[in-house]
Amino acid sequence: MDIKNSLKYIPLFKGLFDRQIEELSKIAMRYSFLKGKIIFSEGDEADGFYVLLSGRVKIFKVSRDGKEQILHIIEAQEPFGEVPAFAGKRFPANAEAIEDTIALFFPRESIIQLMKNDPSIALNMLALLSQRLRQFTDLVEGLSLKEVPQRLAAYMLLISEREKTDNIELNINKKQLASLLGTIPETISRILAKMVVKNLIDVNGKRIKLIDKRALEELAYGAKLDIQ
Amino acid sequence: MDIKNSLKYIPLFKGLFDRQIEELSKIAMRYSFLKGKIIFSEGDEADGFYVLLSGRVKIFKVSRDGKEQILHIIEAQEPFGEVPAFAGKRFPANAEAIEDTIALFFPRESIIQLMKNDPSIALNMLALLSQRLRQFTDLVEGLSLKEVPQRLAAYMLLISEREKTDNIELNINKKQLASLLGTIPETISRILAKMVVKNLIDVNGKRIKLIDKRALEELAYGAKLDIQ
DNA sequence: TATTTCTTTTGACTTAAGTCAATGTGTGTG
DNA sequence: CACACACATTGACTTAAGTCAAAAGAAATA
Repeated sequence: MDIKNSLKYIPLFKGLFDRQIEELSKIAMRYSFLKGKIIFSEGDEADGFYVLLSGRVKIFKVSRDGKEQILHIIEAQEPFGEVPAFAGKRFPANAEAIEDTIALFFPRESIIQLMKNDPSIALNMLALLSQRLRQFTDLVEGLSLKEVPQRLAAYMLLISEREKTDNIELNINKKQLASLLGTIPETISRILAKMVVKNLIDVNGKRIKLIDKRALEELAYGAKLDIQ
Repeated sequence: MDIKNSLKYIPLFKGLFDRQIEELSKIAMRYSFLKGKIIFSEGDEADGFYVLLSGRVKIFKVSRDGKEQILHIIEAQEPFGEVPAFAGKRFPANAEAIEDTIALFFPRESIIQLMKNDPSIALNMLALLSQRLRQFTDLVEGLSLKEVPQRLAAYMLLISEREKTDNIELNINKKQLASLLGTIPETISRILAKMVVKNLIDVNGKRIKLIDKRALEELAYGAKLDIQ
């Protein structure tokens, strides 16, 4: 259980001295969550935040009739649930492990104390929250100003860029993908089918080959899928 | 031109010593923007952020065909344009003065230096960014999981709470309100008319009297406007 | 391998809200 | 005061995407 070693390579803790990492490793609490486990719910009181060591976590909102909107999918090394550590005191959304997950929990007070002694972690956290704000900006833009085909094209291009390949593999199922893009699985199916017909992509189960990236970029930027 | 005195009461700078306020007042640059003036555009490089002294500023995204989504309306004392100061280096959205406006500009480097000396401003900024994340969470929820009548009800209740009166006054026009709620003015008109018919509200130009708050809350929470 | 269960796809239909156009209501300027 | 311009409302129509239901595939369990 070498917490210290895991901490060393977490971007949030970049620039800290070994001494501080040592200290952090002492206050961190290690939790395991099985796939499907709710980690926290909207409205829960929080007295700290998490850093994901392994697995994946979705942060999401639910409507009264059960529809889900994913705000963020947290990958290893990223912190999550940090909002109430700095403002308000309750989580603004829900978190669920979508894979078997291990996470560290840091109590609010310890981190703030650490920030008071060494501002580098505060600056790292500011960078992280700013990054999140930027992502939200794109999410809002997508939901409000773009249609589903445009959001889907943007998503595929994002994955393609991140994985540095035109042969992407969806690491989430269609239900989650739909929830991430603010739509429903049926709509995703229909649009992918249409994109195949138009020779923009080729689909093979969870693998999608981006054929006409030029057209996909046009689409992601705001062109219509249907003109022809 | 007493910048020092204005700085003293800005929440972001709470907890600073007079000496530091003094210093800040020296590095701040004062700008005036007439109503309608673009302050910055998405993609512009930024080397600092603003604090609004007077007037109001809208932060917004625009789609290729010109539709606008307001992300935030900045009121006096609030900072804005702070994302690129901490991550990335370009503004993720546009800012426009919607009233004659005075703002201070703080260069990135000076603020970071200040944070390194005194973490309290970093903690204030963390609180602020967290607050913004929380607001985005609600915006995304509204756009994705709620229908326009529900968003509108929530908005009216928010104003009513903020102003502590059931007799609210819209301080933005319908076009901006629509853009804030992710819809268009026509839809706002129609829904307000429907709410009047159902005796939820009473409209008188820019003044709206909330008659049936119970029903509005139900609606804001997710009930349907049309069941009857 | 069979069987159950979950996921995805397809089709027919509905609906909220957008578009476009015309009309009405204010508001500010010369 | 009148004119012009911006803002707001209303009506008729269109449309993207949601709902519901059924079938087909894939994956997990026995």
